[in-house]
Amino acid sequence: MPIETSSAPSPITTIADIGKHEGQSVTLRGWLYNLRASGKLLFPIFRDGTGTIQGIVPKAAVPEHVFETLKSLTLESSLVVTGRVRADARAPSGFELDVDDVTITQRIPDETPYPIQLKEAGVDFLMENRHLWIRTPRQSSILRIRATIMRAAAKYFDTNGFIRTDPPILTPNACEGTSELFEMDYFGDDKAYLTQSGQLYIEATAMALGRVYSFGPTFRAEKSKTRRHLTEFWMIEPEVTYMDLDGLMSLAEAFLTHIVTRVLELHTADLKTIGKDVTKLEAVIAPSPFPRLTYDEAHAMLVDAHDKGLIETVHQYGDDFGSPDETFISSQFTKPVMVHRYPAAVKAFYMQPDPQDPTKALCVDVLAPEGYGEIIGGSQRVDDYDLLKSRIESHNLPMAAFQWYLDLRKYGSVPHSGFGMGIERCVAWICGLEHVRETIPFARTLNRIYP
RNA sequence: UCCUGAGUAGCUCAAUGGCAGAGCAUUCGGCUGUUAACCGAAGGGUUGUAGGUUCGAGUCCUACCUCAGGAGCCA
Repeated sequence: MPIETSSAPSPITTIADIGKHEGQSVTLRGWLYNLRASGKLLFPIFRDGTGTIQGIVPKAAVPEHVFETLKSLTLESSLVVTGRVRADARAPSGFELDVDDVTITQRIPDETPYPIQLKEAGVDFLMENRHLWIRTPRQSSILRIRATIMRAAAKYFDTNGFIRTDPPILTPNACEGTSELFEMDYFGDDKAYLTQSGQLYIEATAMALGRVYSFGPTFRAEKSKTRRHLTEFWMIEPEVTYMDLDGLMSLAEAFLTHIVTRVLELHTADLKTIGKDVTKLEAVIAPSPFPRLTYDEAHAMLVDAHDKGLIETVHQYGDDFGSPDETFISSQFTKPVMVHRYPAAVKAFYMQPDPQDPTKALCVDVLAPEGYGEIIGGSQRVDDYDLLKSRIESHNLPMAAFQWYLDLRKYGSVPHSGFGMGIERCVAWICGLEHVRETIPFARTLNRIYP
């Protein structure tokens, strides 16, 4: 069977590149995606990971064994097919393959047909068969876009003077002291926890390198069961010295604009497969700034919306925004909206108070459009030793565990800011998905750790 | 943790307390332009589990299990 080289006279290519070979004979290596037959004419659809293409097999035009082999071939059997590329207006991709020869790599037996049909299926069944579900065009498109988003996100920082510094995944204590963490035994007496954020550590690397970011998996053991939550997800976090909240918001804006721009450049076909309206993404990168709302302004917007009967819940001033609140706020804009200066009481201990109003924190949540909610959370950090120490005390956090973190304020403290973006929520928003479980190859959720 | 909903063929779903059904998938047959192709036929069931009510339970009751998505919490 052909692996890297082939004895076949036709060059090996991919379906994505098939247009470059119009009129030529090529060899494709992949799987049988679907098969339609009309008497002495077969329409096999081939898939190779880069796309799909329909083959044409007239009984009179091919050797007997080629016709008979394909006629009874089971879906998702693997194969190597040779044929001539022909432009055809009837084909969705514009090209069809006049099949000359086929070699079966592995034929799926009739008794054990491929479990996933082309027709609709339920969530439970699909997730139970996630290792196979990812073969479908829609899931493949999502994973390709995910890869672009991750690459574009990292590249944005790489090309803007940031150094990637990876924080530990095993940590001795909670970062923010709030979230539920996955706990594990660490050589007997000690406990270790899976990280919920690398932020505290990259504050340290920022003091060493100036502009840094981290990019890796993050874990939350909270029993959240919604379309926005995973127990294991990927987060990219920049941290910058001598940057204030306004600078951080500008950074987040430029960062998101770059990511959306790259997706639009590279994935019009994938976005079409998924069914995403690209005009929604084009609106995001239109040349105007992202709206910025203070907490107070957002609160007023919610009160007004409730008065007009647009939302059911009544937002209490001083409370954090609930999911329905965020959904409403973001639905009022076509671009991501940045809500800043929340009450310090509902935010993390490490956030710098606003000098104009110390009851507010210099923090920002970026809410994605179309009701997708929070995709970025960030803040300017407390840079004063005594204030940070008193915050750790008032939040009942173990002082000993934070000695190294306090050292950052003891030895050459500087103003600094950073944010974290959840990759899966970003992918869900850009792709227009109902649930984050489709944005990662193998989602880990409250009730599922298989496959 | 709380609230709500759902479990029937491999998959998606029907079935007023009264014979367990359909489409797709699989197998067999037909069709030379099909687009989740279509047409004909066949095989395929411990109705999530355990009890209970009833002449009779997929259907009603109780408990449990599994899953879903909403709250809280968060990215």
